[in-house]
Amino acid sequence: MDDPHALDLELSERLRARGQRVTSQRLVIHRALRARDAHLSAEQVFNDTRDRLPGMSLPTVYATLELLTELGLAHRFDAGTGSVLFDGRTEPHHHAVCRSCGTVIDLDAGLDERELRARARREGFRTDTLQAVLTGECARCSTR
Amino acid sequence: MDDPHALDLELSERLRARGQRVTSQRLVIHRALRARDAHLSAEQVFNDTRDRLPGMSLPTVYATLELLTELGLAHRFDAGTGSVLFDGRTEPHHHAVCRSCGTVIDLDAGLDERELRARARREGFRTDTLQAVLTGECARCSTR
DNA sequence: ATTGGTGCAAATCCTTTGCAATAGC
DNA sequence: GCTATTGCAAAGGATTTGCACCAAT
Repeated sequence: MDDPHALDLELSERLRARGQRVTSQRLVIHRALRARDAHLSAEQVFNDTRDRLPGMSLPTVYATLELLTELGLAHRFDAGTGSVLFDGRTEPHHHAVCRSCGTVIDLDAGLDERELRARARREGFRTDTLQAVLTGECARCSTR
Repeated sequence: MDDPHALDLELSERLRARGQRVTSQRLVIHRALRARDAHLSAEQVFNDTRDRLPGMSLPTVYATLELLTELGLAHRFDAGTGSVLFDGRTEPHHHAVCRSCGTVIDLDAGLDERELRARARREGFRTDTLQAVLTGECARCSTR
């Protein structure tokens, strides 16, 4: 899954399946996000991609990140650092966030408190609050 | 803990312990948040309190909510609805969020996926993503 | 040839900051 | 009286929107 070519194909197929266009902006942003394990803000994606694609714009970055999130190829997630972060890892996992500097690390573990804290500790984290958020659709909205 | 008088006392004691002042703004905002089980944005707290305390200002609401969070009398939490929410429930618990309308419900359960989903379902939620965020301080920041 | 996507500029929304006036200690 | 806290106005920063142009189908 680290091969850029395979990433491009995956995105292209999903776009065509929805009747949407394959553009160079979408391919480049998709690569920037998924080719390396990072948690990037829209601004960071913008900076990472404007070299490869001069004229890239921030609104396009936002639109594309939203699209990738819809397609399940990225996850949006708020670390309390002011801007929303996007994560290109598609396997389910959790996060630890440093309150002071905003550093985010991945926690590859199930939803087990002891294990999650142990993994964070192994990375040098002193943790306190643990918050789980379950996202979905409420009764009222799924009826409409 | 629903008695306003007891809430006032609790806040006053904690403020004095830190050498900070007990102001009417702080008392009113604290009540607005903790007297009822709700997940309120700064703006909502502002609207709820300006009746009781004319001249209340949004910057004061923000400052006070931050203070209450530091004191452990409130929890800040992002539901992806655009503005940060504050929760006056001090017992640890988790949340379910509706992607469409932003409704937030409390999940009074430990960190057990099956149980969390079951509780959300009981409230009419169809859930998908489950994300745990562990907050703390990274190695670098705790040394400085 | 169509029309979905893009880039630019400007608007919007949430939150924070600067500073003089006020109120708690 | 001293100084933290407040209210107001204005700034700041992230994200979205409107619209004319461009490029993928």
